[in-house]
Amino acid sequence: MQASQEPKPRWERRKDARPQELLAAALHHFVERGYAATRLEDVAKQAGVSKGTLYLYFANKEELFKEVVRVNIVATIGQAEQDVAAFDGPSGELLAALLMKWWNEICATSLGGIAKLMLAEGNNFPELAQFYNDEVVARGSSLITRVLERGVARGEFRPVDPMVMTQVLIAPVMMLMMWTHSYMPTCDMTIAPDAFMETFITTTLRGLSADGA
Amino acid sequence: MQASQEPKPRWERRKDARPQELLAAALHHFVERGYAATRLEDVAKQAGVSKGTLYLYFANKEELFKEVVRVNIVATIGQAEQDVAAFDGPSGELLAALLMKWWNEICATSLGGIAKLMLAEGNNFPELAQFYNDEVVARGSSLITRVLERGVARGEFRPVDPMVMTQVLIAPVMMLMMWTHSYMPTCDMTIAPDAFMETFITTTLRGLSADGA
Amino acid sequence: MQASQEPKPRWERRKDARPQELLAAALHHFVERGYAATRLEDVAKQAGVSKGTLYLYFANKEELFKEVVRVNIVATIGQAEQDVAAFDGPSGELLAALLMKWWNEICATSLGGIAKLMLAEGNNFPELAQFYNDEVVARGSSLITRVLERGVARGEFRPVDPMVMTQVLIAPVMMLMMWTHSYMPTCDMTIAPDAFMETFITTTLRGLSADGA
Amino acid sequence: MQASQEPKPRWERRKDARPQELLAAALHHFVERGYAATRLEDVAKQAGVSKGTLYLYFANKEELFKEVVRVNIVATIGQAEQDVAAFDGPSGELLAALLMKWWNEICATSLGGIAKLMLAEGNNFPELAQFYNDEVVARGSSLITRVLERGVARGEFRPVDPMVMTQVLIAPVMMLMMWTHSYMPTCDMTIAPDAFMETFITTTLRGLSADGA
DNA sequence: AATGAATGAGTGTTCATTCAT
DNA sequence: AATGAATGAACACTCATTCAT
Repeated sequence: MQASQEPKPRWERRKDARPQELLAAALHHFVERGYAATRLEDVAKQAGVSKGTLYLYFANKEELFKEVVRVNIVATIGQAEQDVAAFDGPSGELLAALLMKWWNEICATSLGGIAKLMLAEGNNFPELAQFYNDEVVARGSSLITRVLERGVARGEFRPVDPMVMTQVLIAPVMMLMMWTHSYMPTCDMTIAPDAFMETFITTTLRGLSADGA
Repeated sequence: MQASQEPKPRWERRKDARPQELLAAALHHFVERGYAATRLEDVAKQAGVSKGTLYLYFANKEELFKEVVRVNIVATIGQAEQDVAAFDGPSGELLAALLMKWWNEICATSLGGIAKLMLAEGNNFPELAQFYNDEVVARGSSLITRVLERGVARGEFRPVDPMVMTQVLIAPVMMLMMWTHSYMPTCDMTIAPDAFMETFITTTLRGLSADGA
Repeated sequence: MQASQEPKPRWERRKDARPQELLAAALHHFVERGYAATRLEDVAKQAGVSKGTLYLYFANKEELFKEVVRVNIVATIGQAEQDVAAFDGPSGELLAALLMKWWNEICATSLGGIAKLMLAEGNNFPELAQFYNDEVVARGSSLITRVLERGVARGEFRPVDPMVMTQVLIAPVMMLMMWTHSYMPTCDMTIAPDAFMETFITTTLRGLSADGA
Repeated sequence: MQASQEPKPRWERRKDARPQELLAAALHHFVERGYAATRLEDVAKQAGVSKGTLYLYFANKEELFKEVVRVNIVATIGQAEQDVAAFDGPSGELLAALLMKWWNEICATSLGGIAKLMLAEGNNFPELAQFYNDEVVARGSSLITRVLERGVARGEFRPVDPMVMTQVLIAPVMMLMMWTHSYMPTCDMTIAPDAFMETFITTTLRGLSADGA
């Protein structure tokens, strides 16, 4: 990782880059090994620093994890919330964009591993589960729900129960993500996520449309 | 939990019951907390024996887990294989029965937690993952695949790619199981598994049928 | 400590003796080094066991310390309480016996180091301080106070304020203990504790006696 | 805290004040938490500088502590030595003044916490103990001893053993200090230090005086 | 002179596994 | 067959000290 002709100092001063590097390393290990099994020493090592350094930036493992979530996922949700608020076109387009954004920016990237991890280990770390639920699940769900309500209100969508429909929309994407991010039991299973998403969204929008087309 | 077919004298029961009690306790904890976080001491305690006794029956944690899988899941698959081999009626009926059995006997019971666990922690325990893949995933998948091939061969099903169709059949059930067995982020989500399964199977069989009915 | 001609087993089963040995070792180290500076590994090593074994008997460092206090000091106080309740003679004798017992069984032994330790580190470990205050200081003080009240009530002692007098009685013994148990600043200071105690008690009893003799 | 005698231009003050500020902060923390538990980072923060800066002025924790002792305690002793040497009046007056100075300037101030700390942690830091013994205990004791010898030589005091009497004089003051500076087990104990000192000194001088008055 | 980022040895605690009884 | 005492490697977190800037 370091090509070092010139003798290396005991450490490099890179104050500004450190947190990002640590967060990236942490994300990598959390996704790779899960929360409990991630060793902070490994995170530090991958970021090129010592264990102690990590604690200069994050109070403890839990805070490190929360920050990973905040920086990567919560930020994306916040941005999506603004996009939704600012959007002016048809609700179907908005919903499709929202789901694709979710897939592309979170589920399809290594961030999907975070969601998997919460599903898997949430029970063992209730405080983390609470945090994730409040900051990610609740906000994300309600964002979709609001879009559905908007569509119904504007007469673009059939009059569906927005809460239930939200679940129906979330489920397939979550499963696709699980397939993608897990020790793939059926390793041969060559799922094509893009095709999946495209089919899913097309079908859903047709099913939702007010004119039943 | 399992009533042995042949009745035994009361005084002999206890001895033979030990492994089962341990396996039941192990299943409970594995499902509740995950593989890594399960403490063998807790398993032993719940089975009413000492930690050391556990090692009289199982070489180590990994073997204990494998045995849990073997006794509960693999056995069910083996039985299903025989059922399939013995079955003489229409393939649609067979497929429906197979999927419902999978759901009812595995996914809907605490055994579903094992599948979730493998998805979640498989990466950290490659040997376990390998075992699970060979004994459960591969055998289970191929069983479905064979039924599909049978249906196609007998002209009951459309000519689909059996491997791909197998995935398509597995995915929804897996997801339904994930919903059921996880720290449910959206706790309010009141999914009705039976309705889900019924709809899923009906739809699928219609989609598969050769006469397009 | 172990003369071992015969090959030693990896460990010796000595269930019943273990806790005492550990408590003795713990007392030794706590007195020698203080609470914070005592390493549990050293305690275990001195007791001839591994670090993990210590945790079979005591939940953590704090509980280990509390148990040291309970077994050694609290027990002595309880016994003294019974002695006081059972005593039938003159209050002066009772008071003298009580103070000498305190000195001989606690202050003059290594247990005195515990009192020193609490004085020194109590601020840093509030929970420990609370415990020590409740179990030792409060009970010990009130025991002396009760004896004073008894003497006053029976007309044997001058009418003194029992609470204040309790402090006056405690102070010199505590200081003597501090001298004895500390890095003796004035190493040359050859204090003779027995003479000190004798003079102290004689003087105090004369000062307390109702007839002013 | 210490006003340097010679007034300095404002802009130069700051620079010279650094060490004093650090020493003041160090004193505060050492007294509050003890030697081992004092974190240099906290000391630096309270002095308004960074951890690194502390090391510009003091080689390490130990030297910092020594300097605290030197500046505050040793200096006071040196001054007392000069006072004693210069004093021309009756020895009883001198002794009383010396003890009151000790009480007022050291024991009654936060410096008393240093003495407590040495008593408590001296064993764990032998080099510090040695230093404290040489610089403080030995010099302080011998100062009192010399005054006693002076009194005896001038026929003002009874012919007492000066070394022993020194201990007798030191003990009550030390204990009073311990009461004052410790996690006070008997919190209700309302000792009045001034009354204590006054009684103690009066009594002692009467007991020392050659004419037995 | 001052900074503060970086280090790494050290400690309390947990838990799968062993083995004498 | 059963026990449960004992082990020791492993990991989160702390803090005195260093040093490039």
